[in-house]
Amino acid sequence: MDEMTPLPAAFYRRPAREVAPDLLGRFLVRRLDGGRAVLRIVETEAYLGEVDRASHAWGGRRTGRTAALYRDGGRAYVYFVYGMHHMLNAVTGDSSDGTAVLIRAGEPVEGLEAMARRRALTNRILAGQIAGGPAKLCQALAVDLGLNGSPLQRGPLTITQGRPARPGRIVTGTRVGVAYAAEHALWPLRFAEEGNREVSRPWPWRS
DNA sequence: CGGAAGATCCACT
DNA sequence: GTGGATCTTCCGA
Repeated sequence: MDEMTPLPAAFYRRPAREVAPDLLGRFLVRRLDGGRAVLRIVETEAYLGEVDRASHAWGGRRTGRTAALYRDGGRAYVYFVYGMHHMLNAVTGDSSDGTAVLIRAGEPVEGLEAMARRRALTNRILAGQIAGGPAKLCQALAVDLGLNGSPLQRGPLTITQGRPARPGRIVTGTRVGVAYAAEHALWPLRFAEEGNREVSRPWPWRS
């Protein structure tokens, strides 16, 4: 059971609010063009399905976009926003839940040069520039809609055991960019490794 | 069928 | 701190 062993499907078949902190420290492994790029996950957010106004599954919506979200846990849910950005989630629970965990940030472990190239970084690389945000992370790993619905236990995008964050070093806060969700925006569903420089915004956060 | 908004990022003031 | 980029998706009429 080493760092590069994929997490089993059972890992994801739990409530999103349990899976989200448990994903901190895991490795996101992207195989592409015969190479490998690896990020250690340092920030996540849980989306709780039909009861969660911030979720794409709010109110039980089932649309073309959310098809992958309504599958059994352990697959990627990738979507496109703002006309230019992709977001990567791990689907959780079972196919009736519509729950997922957004992967918001990661720290480079392997394949830095290729990730920097995909991010169009030419100068000195500063903290957070490779994958300090959900859209940056997708760009660094070349994640797009072609990976929507793909299983995370095998294939070109996997999540492995990695080096889990110590539970005592996990901080909690409110989710980013979901003000439209009114009181649900206040739910403490954002998780990060305390003090990690790659996290997408500084804290203290509200919680 | 049209309009509005978006789980963001970057450049600029 | 503010606004523009850019286009898919969704909802209401």
